[in-house]
Amino acid sequence: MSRAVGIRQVAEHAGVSIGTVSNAINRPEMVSAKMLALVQATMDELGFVRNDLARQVRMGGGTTLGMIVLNVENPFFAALSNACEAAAEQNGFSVVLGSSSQVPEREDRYLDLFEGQRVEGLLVAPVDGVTDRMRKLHRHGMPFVLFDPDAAVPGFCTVAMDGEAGARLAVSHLLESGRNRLAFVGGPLHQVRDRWRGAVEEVGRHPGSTIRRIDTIDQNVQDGLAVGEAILREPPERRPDGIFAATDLIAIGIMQALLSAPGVRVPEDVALIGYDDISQASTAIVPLTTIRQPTAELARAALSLVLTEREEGVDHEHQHALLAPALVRRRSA
Amino acid sequence: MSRAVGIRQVAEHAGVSIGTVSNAINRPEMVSAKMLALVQATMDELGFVRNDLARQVRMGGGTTLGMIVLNVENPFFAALSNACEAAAEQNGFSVVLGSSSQVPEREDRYLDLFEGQRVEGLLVAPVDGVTDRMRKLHRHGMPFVLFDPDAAVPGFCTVAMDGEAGARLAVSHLLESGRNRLAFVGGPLHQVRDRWRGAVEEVGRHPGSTIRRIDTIDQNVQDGLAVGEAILREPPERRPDGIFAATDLIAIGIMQALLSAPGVRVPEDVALIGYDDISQASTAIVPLTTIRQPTAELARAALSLVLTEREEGVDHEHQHALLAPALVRRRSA
DNA sequence: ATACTTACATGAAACCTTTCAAAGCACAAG
DNA sequence: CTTGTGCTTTGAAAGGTTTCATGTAAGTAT
Repeated sequence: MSRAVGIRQVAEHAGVSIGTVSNAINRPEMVSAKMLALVQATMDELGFVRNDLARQVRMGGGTTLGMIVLNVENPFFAALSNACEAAAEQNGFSVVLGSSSQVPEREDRYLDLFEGQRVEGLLVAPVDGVTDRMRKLHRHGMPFVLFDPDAAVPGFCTVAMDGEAGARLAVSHLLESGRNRLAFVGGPLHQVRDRWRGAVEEVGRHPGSTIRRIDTIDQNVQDGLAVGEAILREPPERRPDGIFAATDLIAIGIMQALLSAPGVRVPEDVALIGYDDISQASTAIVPLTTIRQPTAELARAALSLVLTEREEGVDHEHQHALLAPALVRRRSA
Repeated sequence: MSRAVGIRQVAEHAGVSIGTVSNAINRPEMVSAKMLALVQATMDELGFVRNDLARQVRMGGGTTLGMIVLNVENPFFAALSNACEAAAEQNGFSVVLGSSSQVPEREDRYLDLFEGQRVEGLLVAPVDGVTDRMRKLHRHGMPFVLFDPDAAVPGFCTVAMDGEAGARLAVSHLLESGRNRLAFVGGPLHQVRDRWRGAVEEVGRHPGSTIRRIDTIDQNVQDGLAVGEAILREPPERRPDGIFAATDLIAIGIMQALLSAPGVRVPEDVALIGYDDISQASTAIVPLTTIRQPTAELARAALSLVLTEREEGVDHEHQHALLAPALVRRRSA
């Protein structure tokens, strides 16, 4: 059972001191050529790999960031986490990923895990806003960046798309194409409030047009399906003629429901516009017009903020990065 | 700067010994009621959280598993990693996720990271088969489970769908619906060899039917698009009348390309069948007939194997779990 | 009052590193 | 032969935890 080959085993086997082995690893220039060779030979003879945990305990401060997303299975977050991983790699950090699945308890579990693990910072898309747990963590010095569409979170750095601007783009596109009975569908409200706000604002600029909100509990295809079916049950003259969905997945669900009814056409009868530009959007039954979120830029901004906060510590001035969205015109609106 | 509050600070502040604090945390029954209360009060006054790294250094053996998938953005792997995380949670473990993006160097990087981190075991979908790096790691005692469709990997536990059976299901479905000029599209070959084998085998059972293979370099919508366009460039009488794609994403790409050409219908002119049953499959332009991979069962099997290997150690007899796939009939075939 | 349990608290060792002051050594200069 | 100098190597401490053999005090039996 040769398990547990540590720096000590290497030292013994090579007949040198522990300190020398450590130096050979971390400051090769401080060690004579033949020692270095000897130690290195011994190391890979024994198959030594440094125990990064112990190292971190000693040195304090590692190289790992924690990230909590709402749902890995949501393509937007898959893309975002991937982008963060790439951005972190460029800065010499790693990202470990957790998926809260929109469950506050799972979110808490990951916060605990990451805190115990002493990660260097946290990137989180909060299920339901900033919790006391997070505030405490942050106050105790944990660098923290929120992916929160609501930039007003006080005391935290946030990174987000400018959801209001995105919503305005979407809604004005609908209005300009002659729609005037709009519906906004999305939820939970907290996560989409800015989109809703922007939509309302834009509608306000166009007298004679109306918008109503239809809430969903999550943001996937199933929720959209349910909403679509509900809309179909309304008398045709009451149905919206333009729908802005807070998420592409929701939009796709709505589309599927609508198209399953005979005689309902998209976009002729109902124009539909989504949000995120996930890859599915372009391959939907009717290619989906949507608002693009530039995940790579989001990721870069988030990493830059979290690392800055790590450097500058408590006296850090919190920033709110708001990235500009873009309208992607396809067929559905 | 109250940073770094450890068990020692708690002990001092409460006026007890370090050992007592540790006992209060880990064996509360060995500590008198009032001590326990005192210590706990002190702990959350100071905001103490145990340093799991140090704990692991001392105790040896943590509670974290590493997982490397080919691409988080691929919905199948998103679902699989999610399922693994859930399964791990039930066994009191956590999973940290890495995405190799099919790049061997990134795969290696994660292997190194996880080894240094002393994870308790590894779940990996290998980019290009078992590498020396993996073999060495495994030989040094790292529990290892491969998500590899090729069950013949010697010396390793593997978990996979029975790709041959899945392919037979798919192909026989195509043949029974009257198609006989089939094409298999997928790649890299290593990752889909079993599907290809099963397809060939089934075709062999039906005299008069043929199948050819079209290789792709990756497994996403783009690859499918390219193949679809290539097929459209062939004269109609040479085109396949049934296509079995190694992946839903590829199938969706092909579908999109085919349907963009006027007069080509799915499934009337070309029947199309995918593999994985990702959520996108049901929301495609023509809902996609596909082979379902039961990710939850895959995950459970993988976890059970990796934990078993962890318990039983070197003398462990390696198992190959092969799960049965199912045909999901929708509209495309 | 003495001896013997019980129940709890303690301090030190251990885990695997890194770091740092001190020691060793060879060799040139005085 | 001593002293100084520069370069390597060493041993021990430290980092935050767990564990274990002792120590202590109170409680019980005689």
